[in-house]
Amino acid sequence: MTDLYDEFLWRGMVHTATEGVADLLARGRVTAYIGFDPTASSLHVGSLLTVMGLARLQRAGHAPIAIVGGGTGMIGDPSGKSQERNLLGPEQINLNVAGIRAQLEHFLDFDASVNGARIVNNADWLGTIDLLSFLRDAGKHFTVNYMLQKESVHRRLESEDGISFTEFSYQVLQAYDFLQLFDRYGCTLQLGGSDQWGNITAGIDLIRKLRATKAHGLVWPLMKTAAGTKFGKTEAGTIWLDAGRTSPFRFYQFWLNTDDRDVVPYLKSFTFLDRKTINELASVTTSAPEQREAQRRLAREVTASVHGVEHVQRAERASSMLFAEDLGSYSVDDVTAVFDDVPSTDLGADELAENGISLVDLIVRVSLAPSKGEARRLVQAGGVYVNNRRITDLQSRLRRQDAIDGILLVLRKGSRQNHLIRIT
RNA sequence: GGCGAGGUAGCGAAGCGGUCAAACGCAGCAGACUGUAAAUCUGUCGGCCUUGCGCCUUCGAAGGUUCGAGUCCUUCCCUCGCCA
Repeated sequence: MTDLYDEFLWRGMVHTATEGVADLLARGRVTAYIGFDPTASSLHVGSLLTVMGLARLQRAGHAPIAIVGGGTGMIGDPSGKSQERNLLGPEQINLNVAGIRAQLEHFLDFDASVNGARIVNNADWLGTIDLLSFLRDAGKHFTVNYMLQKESVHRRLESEDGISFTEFSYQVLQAYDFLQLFDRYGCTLQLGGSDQWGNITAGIDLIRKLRATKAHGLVWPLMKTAAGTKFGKTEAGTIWLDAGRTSPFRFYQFWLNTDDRDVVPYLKSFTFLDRKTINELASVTTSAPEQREAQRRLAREVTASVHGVEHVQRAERASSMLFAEDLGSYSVDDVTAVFDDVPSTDLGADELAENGISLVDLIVRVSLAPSKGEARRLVQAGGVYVNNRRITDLQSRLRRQDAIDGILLVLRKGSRQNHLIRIT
């Protein structure tokens, strides 16, 4: 059993913690939980931190519980939100819960004999308790005064939109979850992002009042980028863990493009690499940032744990090919090999016959630009390349002979958005 | 229910009846510089094409006044605040 608190501390994952957490973790096996919001059927890189938290718990010998908030998901957590949330229907939530469960299974060992991971759905108890019982058993122990002091509530009270009674109640529901997990599994620790602190302490207080036991909480700082943008969002949208939503290639590229200033914190947060390795990568980043050794390692590690090593290799191969100086040194076979891994489109040979297809049309066709006007702008600005050659003529048309060996076109927008076109 | 404020492009926010597809800021996109980085600078940022000082559709909705309306009038819808 390693010293998990110390480990969290080193990885920069301790923002606030209740007194005695270090002792608790050092003393012996702890059952701890973290909640997931079932707002989508897949987790995204933002929730990866939470997943890693559970995985680290288990690796350190503790017993992790993942709560998928099928019950609370129907209410909406005001924490970190400036506006009231849209509620999802029960069917959608069930679908989402199932999707998330499947992804968690990649990271956690559910069969370990002594500290096997558990996934529970709080709809199991929140879905069945009746309003009067809830108000009597849980609600009675919270004064409105206490609830109003929570940062998440406070902020919304100040805002123009206010907060609905539903979201206001959220903290009591989450507190009730903690109580249930304490009763059912002896769970005494809750982890989460710093926005969860208020909800966590509500649970701790409830357990203390009703069970006369001291439960604990530990939250990590919210992940943000050095550039001040929201972590996990890119020009193309959210980076999902689901390969169907974000291809492993894109996923790999997302990590590879990490800012120098972020790469070390990310290594600490999102990989299991040890201190020595990360320290080495940190010094290489300082001495030879242009090598992007740390980014490469980060991309490799995270992609491997989410999609598997096989996909790392494919992503690396596709990357080296698409970002190669000279595309000509690659054979058609090389290109077709990575075809499935990068954005691609099949195009009928007949469309290239005679006068060929207009470049502008093609750009829109493969969604490299949303409209023809945008496509034209791109071309005029010099942002479009065909087979690594910049094309600035709006009128240009592509014919069969423009393709590599007559069957492949590599269309590129800007410096890194590639799209392969196979002529069939 | 009463009174007041307001609804403009992804967001924020200008917009004396004409020169408004609509200032400005942010975000986005592209270019230069680079390391598939950051910062910076430049351009662009409703749609269409035969790219023209071209055409089409926009300023909550529907009507109206006018040669001409984001800008004026009427009705309706919605949001927010205060009061009840």
